[in-house]
Amino acid sequence: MASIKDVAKAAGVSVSTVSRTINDNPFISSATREKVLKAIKELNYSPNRMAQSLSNNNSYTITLIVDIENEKSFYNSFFYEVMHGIEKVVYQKEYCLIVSNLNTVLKNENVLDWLIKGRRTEGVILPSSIIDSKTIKKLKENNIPFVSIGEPENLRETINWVDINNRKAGEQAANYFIDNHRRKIAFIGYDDSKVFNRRRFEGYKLALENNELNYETNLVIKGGNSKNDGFRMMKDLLNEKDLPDSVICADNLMSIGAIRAIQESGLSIPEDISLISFDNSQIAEIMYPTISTINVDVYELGLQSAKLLFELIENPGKREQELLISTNIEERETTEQEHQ
Amino acid sequence: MASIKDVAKAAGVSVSTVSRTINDNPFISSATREKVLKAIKELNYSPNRMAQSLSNNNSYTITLIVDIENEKSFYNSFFYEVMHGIEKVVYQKEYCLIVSNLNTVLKNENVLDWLIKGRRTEGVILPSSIIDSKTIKKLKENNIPFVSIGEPENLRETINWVDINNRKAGEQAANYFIDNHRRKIAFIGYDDSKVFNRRRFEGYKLALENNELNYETNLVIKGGNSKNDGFRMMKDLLNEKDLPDSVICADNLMSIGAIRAIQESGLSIPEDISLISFDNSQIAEIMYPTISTINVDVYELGLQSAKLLFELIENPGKREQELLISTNIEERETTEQEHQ
DNA sequence: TTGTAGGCGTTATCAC
DNA sequence: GTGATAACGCCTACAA
Repeated sequence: MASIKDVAKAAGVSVSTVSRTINDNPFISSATREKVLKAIKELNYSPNRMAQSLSNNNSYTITLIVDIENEKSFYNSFFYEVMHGIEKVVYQKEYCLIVSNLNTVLKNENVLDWLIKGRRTEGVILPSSIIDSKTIKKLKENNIPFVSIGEPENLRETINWVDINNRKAGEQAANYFIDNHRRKIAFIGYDDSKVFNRRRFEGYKLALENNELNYETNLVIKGGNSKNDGFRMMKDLLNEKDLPDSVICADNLMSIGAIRAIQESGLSIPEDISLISFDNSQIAEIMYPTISTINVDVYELGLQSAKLLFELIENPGKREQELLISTNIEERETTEQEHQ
Repeated sequence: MASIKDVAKAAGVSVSTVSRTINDNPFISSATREKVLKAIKELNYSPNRMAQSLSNNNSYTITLIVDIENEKSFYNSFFYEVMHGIEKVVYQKEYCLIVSNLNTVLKNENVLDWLIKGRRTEGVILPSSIIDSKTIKKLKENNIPFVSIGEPENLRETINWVDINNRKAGEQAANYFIDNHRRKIAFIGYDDSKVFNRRRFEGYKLALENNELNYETNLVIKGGNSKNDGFRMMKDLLNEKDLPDSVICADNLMSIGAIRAIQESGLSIPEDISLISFDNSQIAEIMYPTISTINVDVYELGLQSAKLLFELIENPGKREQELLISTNIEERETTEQEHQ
């Protein structure tokens, strides 16, 4: 492998001159630049990133921490798309993206410590689910910029984070039904222990208020996000004396059980009951009927988080930011367009 | 940040002595080792990986190449699990895992070239879908060990790969039905342009032959893997005069449409027609009915590929290997246990 | 505009 | 056992 010395020799210049052309230093004559460029090409030279790292004290690397054991934090296609967005900007900056599992332990310390102490990372992106004050303290003490994907829960300290605009998403779902002359809009799977869920619910309530609709507590069902939870919650709803004409599912998996419950009761979707869920995962498209969703642009979420991270890297003293990605509605078979 | 010099000074020894203790060199007295260890602890010292990289000419990094644009290669949860397995091994070896998208282009070259030329990777794991002779040539010329995830298609050269034992999986599916006294076993979604699909079909045929069952061409339906493909293929099958009593779906998505077609025809699952698909994705569990599958241990696939890669790194001249991960059956609602 | 030389933090080769 | 010292490949004052 050719080194900078070989190039210098071949071009008949000094190593500093080669270094200058590599780094686009303007104080260099175009004649010598050409000579160097020619030599570089001939020797198929490329700077050794490890040497540059050492010299510049920059690992040119960003870390994405995943909480793999915890399916909830970065599950399946969600994670995939997020990573795709992150990857895009990281390599554009000529950095590398390293991925590691939060729970990995090596040399008696967790990966994050290990990466920081080994000076292997210039910044970290991590899901809000794993953020706690200890982790924050560590990152801050070591001057490692970081961005949370997802709004962090219960956090006194201000940090940088990017999330879906969940409140707006909840509002969007409710407004969609209202625009379509639905009046008894249920919200199932409410779980106030989760920020994103709470936000969606807030948006739902807000939309109702803005349209002078009564907020009916019996149309709000608390519960988890499994398909069985969805089934049970919908059953509960259908046992009430006055039925909803539309349902918002707080999360995507529960919608499958909810749909099943409606079908079993003999009611039809979307005529009797219209239904909307969140996330535009593959699942929404393969069900019978296909599920209308508030479409979450997860790629964009990843992209923006990485962009924010580089802003922090490039301008150290920057103020904390919160960034919300907007959503849009994707109409499928559980709703019907009937705007008049 | 403390460097090796600081430690040497604090311990009252030379840098070489510190280096020796770090690297567990046996030629060192336990007295001085203690001194050094103490200094290391006090200064919270950790070797700078970038400096080690330069000195040892080892990036301590493995690359996982993903073909993100092509959903088929590493889609969704499949990819997630594979990466999990890889990650496990890589960090155990105190390496880092970097992930990059095949299609990323920077400085007019693709990531792989960029990573190789920058000496940033010691080995590569990549999906068989992106393997061609040009890529292989490049990796071999640069002495970068690599492992393919998935059996490569149409390849003269021998390379290292790890895959699910798809032939065995197909055999398993068919044998399962045979053991349950099914005799008219259909195979839908056959697509001989894909290795994994072909292998599953081979296994299916093999099982029939071994049980002296007639192989009936009208029970084999060619087609793609969308839910609509599955629906159409099943419809075709149901239009035949003699119906199958069981169906093997060559891939997982098509099973959803196939089930739908059976339900619409008024036949019951699994009584009239029993059905098995592949991959144990989330999808199999959330459908009504839940889908029995030949369970693919994707985590293990990732784990083994990384292990193989490290074998290659540690023993350069090693012969090419092919590794098959075995599968097992996961019975859900589309089949019923009736072993007698 | 270019070249020389020292430094980044390690490891490895020699002496002692 | 231990300690100088060169080397890894690059960058960057500083000098010319």
